[in-house]
Amino acid sequence: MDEEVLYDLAELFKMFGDSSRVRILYALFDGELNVSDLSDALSMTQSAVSHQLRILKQGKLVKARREGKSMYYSLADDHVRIIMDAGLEHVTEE
Amino acid sequence: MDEEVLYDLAELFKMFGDSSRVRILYALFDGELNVSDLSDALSMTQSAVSHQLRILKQGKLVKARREGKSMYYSLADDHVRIIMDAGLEHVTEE
DNA sequence: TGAACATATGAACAGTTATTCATCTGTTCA
DNA sequence: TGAACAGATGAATAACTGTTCATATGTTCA
Repeated sequence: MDEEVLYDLAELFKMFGDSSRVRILYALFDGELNVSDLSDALSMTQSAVSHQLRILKQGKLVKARREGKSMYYSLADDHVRIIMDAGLEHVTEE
Repeated sequence: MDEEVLYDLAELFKMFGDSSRVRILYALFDGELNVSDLSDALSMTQSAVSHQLRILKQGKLVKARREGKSMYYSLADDHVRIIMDAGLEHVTEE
């Protein structure tokens, strides 16, 4: 196994290794949301949400689209769901 | 979704969010290894490996068994592999 | 028992990171 | 154009984390 792949893998999991980001991603499971929707839903400041969205976007886990003044964010692809589901199964197993 | 579950999920992914731990886990894919095997294979100090193994053990991702002076570590269950495979698919996709 | 080996662990340090605050950019609409 | 709204961003701070170093614990065997 290439060392670089394992490095990238750790970088990927780092994205999911913060509860704010996990909550954001989970909130996007049902579809796209804009920044203020997310702030409200998660009781986070607009700035904190925006900072985390930038990280998630850099990591290609979410994508953004502008609609007027708002930016709507959604999950970038199915992998996000697959990875989170794999983790959820571990966490919720009894 | 229970907030606590998402918190636990982030805690789980934190385990995978460090390249030393990911390398250790991947090294254990082929079967159990003791601490010095791991140190040698990964070019890490014994102490660093041991510290990370403690974290992985607390997170129930690895289990340990003593054999004489050595401690043999192995993956705790299939979820570890499943989660890493899910991540690897994302990372190695082109 | 005591030497040698394998691993664990605590303290300290350096590097990283999430949040907050203040401010800036971008968009709409009157 | 300018006010109002939505979001982005840089700097600062506090908290967290991985590694190293030194040392302790645990095991074997002569």
